[in-house]
Amino acid sequence: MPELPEVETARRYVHSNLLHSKVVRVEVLDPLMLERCSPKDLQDGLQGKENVGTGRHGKNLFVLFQDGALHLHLGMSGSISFHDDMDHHRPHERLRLMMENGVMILDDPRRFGRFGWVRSMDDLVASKGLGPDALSVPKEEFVRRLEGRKGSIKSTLMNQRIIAGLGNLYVDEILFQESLHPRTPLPDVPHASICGLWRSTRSVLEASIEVGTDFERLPRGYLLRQRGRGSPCPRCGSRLEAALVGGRTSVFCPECQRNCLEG
DNA sequence: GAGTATGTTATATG
DNA sequence: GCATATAACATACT
Repeated sequence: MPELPEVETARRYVHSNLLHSKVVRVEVLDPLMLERCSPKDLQDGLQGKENVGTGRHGKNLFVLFQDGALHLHLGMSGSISFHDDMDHHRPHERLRLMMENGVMILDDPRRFGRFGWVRSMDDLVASKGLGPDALSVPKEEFVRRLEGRKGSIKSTLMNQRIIAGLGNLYVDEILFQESLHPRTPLPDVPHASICGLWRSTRSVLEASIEVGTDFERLPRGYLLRQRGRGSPCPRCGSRLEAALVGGRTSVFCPECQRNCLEG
């Protein structure tokens, strides 16, 4: 469930359910997913504390308290749900926050997700060396952080230390919107296209958040509605192709995104 | 069994 | 430091 729009959707969901509610009890069901903290650290930070808000940076979600925050990363398959019935359970629950008004569950079949107690959002962002959040980064900074790079546009946009929040699916969408082949080296991307990438990054992320990350409800012309090799390109009808770029499967239109010199 | 999967990190190589 | 490739992590599904 987890690139920036999914995490932002989860944040809003957590915010509406947890705000001003107190933590009654914490159950760490999978200590392997704890990051740089013991179950006791987490319990001490959370027990009896009132939630004062939520935050997000890239794909990282934060549930805020007076003197620290619960940091959550959903990995590849993490999801969060809230239930009025404290006895509700999920098939792969890894963390349970028993609140006054119900229970928040982190469910994650693949266990690539992580959670822990941090002093602040800034601490976590600094310790991971994350770049600016993809949704709030100003155009000038976005451009500045890309220029001078030599790698492929796809690998660069997926690098969380350069820009935080974009993953495999949304980068494919953004590159499709800008008609750029995922393998295009940064030096071959015109300045105007870099500015276009910033605009598309915003519009794609915002569009997905707006439809609650339900790809079928995205506007026409979005690759994510039918992302699969062989599907028709929403713009020209050609069969979409897949290629490995930066170790990840990339879906693109061979007609609309043919600007890469090496093909 | 093989191949794939929305992510991150360590390691090796140039 | 930069860039690339690979494996590893742990699990589900086709």
